[in-house]
Amino acid sequence: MYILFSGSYFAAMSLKHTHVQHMAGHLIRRLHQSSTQVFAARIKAAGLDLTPVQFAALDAIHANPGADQAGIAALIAYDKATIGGVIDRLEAKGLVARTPSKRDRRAREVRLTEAGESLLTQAMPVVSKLQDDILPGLSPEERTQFLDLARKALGPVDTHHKSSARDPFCR
Amino acid sequence: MYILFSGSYFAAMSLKHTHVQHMAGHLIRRLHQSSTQVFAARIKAAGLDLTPVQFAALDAIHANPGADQAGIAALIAYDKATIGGVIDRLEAKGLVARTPSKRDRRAREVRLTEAGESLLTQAMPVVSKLQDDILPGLSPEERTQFLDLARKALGPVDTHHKSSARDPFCR
DNA sequence: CGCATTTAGTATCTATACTTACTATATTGA
DNA sequence: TCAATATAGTAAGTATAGATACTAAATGCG
Repeated sequence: MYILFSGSYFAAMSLKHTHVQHMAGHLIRRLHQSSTQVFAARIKAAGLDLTPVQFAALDAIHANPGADQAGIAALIAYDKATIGGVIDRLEAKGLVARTPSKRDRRAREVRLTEAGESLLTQAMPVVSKLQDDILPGLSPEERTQFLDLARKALGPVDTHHKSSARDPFCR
Repeated sequence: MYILFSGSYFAAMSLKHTHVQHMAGHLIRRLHQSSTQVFAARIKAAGLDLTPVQFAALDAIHANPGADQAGIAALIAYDKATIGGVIDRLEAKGLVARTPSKRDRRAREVRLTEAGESLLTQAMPVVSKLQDDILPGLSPEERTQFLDLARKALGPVDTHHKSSARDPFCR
């Protein structure tokens, strides 16, 4: 990436450190940046065209065919305004189909098309494989530790998974 | 947040968990999301108007007055296209000033205005204080552990950014 | 039943974030 | 020296990401 290989005069003259560089928010932003770049590179290398967010949406829709957009958004923690655009693009690519819900005339039920299922099947092993490359500076033990802490920091929605029968959204 | 307390039919019917929810990239995305939301809320509560990215840029420019945009970008790991827009907005708010460099006629040197220095002074304690609220589910020990792992994953917090393949600064 | 509230989804606006392409300038190396 | 290359910055295009406001439809409550 450009930003990583900058050779500007000031960079070469070694810029002074800032306060933000020690801060949690900044570290997390950089991790996110790195993670999306690894994803983009690996997906492209596999000959696929999919963003991290689109992949997450496909995965969620695959697991819950016929769910409405709000349900998918809640599952993967997207804003409802954002999910609309994401699904618009997936629909434009022919990966998902939306049908009006009979149960709720406001809602649109979302399902993967054949092409969507196929792409998800292709992408899943690629994405599973790249997870370890997202934190390349860490040993496997440290990586596990980091991810456990991340899950704990995020709260119960992500700490219990498909094995659990509990409803994470019950109020 | 909206997305966390959605009460849609499908959410109430307990959506099935997905593969992405276990994945490093997804966890990191959610941490980033949470972190920016905490920042926005606290800054707004303090009566200030500044995004996390704008704050980081102000801090970097404050520490390196007269640096060019590429230098600032390298320091806080922004894309050069992104930093242009960020500094455009800071300039529009009257927080920074750009002057053509005499050393390099391509470059534009960036400095904080009085208003920029003043705003940074006001914002710094607010931002320092909110760092602990970014990872509310963790104990102080766990938070320290998490941040140490994050720093390790990213490589040295330095102007010399992590670059596993090549070293652009050794010339 | 009727009305207030909530919810599903879209539209619009602002702000990252990165890619490709382009101009202008600087640097390098044969 | 001069041609190849690299860099500074901008521009245009795409894709998140969230705030706000709006329509339409569903729900809750008296």
